[in-house]
Amino acid sequence: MVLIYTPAEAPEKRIGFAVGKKIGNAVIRNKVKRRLREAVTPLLPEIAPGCRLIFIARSPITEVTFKEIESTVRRLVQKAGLIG
RNA sequence: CGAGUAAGCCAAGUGACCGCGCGGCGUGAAAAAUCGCCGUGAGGAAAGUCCGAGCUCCAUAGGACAAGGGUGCCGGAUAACGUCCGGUGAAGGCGACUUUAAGGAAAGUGCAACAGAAAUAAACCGCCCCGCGCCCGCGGGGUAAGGAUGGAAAGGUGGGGUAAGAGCCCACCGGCGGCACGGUGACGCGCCGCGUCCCUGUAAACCCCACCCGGAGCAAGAUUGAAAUGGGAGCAUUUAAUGGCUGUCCGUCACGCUCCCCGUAAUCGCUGGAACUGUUUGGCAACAGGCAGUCAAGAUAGAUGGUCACAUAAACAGAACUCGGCUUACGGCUUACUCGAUAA
RNA sequence: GCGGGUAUAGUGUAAUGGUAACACAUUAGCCUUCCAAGCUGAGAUAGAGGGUUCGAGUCCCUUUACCCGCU
Repeated sequence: MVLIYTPAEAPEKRIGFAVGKKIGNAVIRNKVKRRLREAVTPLLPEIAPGCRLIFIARSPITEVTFKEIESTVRRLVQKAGLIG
């Protein structure tokens, strides 16, 4: 997974998910998006306002459990320095 | 038990916590937001976009034809269809059963490589007769049974007949024509006649015949329409100010106001319909009619998920204007039937 | 949403329904002391499946992948 991070001027939190056609068919893409949303939502109160994030999914995400997705998302956000 | 054939059904459910879309009610002075409660929330193919319709806009007096495209045995069903149902013929399978683009080759044109003597026309090897000749063989004639080539060689099998043969003659089968009967019809069945029964195949080659088709598509289309920029028209002009063209002067353009165009976007279209469920009547069936009941997603980057428990949840796959089909992908289950093996 | 096209040797392209051709590349041999050049050969079941036909790369249907156009 890849995280693209841009600081925003206004105190807002905008998060987007990019799941390309290489990941799979429509059912699999929808599922990946749903799981990513579910993984990011608990982190929302911890993230400092004023940021724009884009999560880009790569193909191994289809064979991975939800817990791994959750830990990867948390690691990426920590690496970006948004939460302590 | 194995191998098949046909028809049909399901596409998970329940509970706990946390979340999502839409609708209703409450909260809120009102709108929006928030919060709470209740209801509801993807498919058999939602897919491919191969056909047919509704709906909307454009064109069109009405009709006919051409071009282009499509369909093509018969009868029925349907809003319509290239779909479905029931039949006929043909083909395949031991069988249950299945498949079928199945009009016209005597309207015309084209094509049929190679092989073969010859491909729409006839005699290479043969067989037979006659003449010459010592047998081999040569010349003339008859013939198309056999061989050889080919996907296809002027019906097939058997018998008679003959110098050898040949529908030359006969029987059966096939073919063509006519009549009668049955059937709505495709067609079936029977009888009679025809041996001039000469005319290959290909129309999924052009084509002919019959029938059908105006075009575009919900990003259709309708309503509303902020700011800025751009374009157009009109008005106003102070010898005002500001900016550009040259630092200054003159000149000129823009900047002002009103209207129009363009249009970021929002709302509608958007789900009550050739609808679904049950039952009954008619029909072999497709289907149609009656009665009763139900309202059952409507998003706009696109909603169904996460963690658990129930031994375990598996295939293909995610609505985007809506229906009727077709095609393709795919898991499981049930019923009936056929064939084979084994046992009684 | 609507419509069109392409797929042939490793690569780029041809061919009227009748033996799949050309160039470069690959490879084997010849030539040369060796290399290059040159000469002579070899390698394809036509994206996949089915049908029409005596015969299909070509005609028809289904399907897969890619490309393009309109809105």
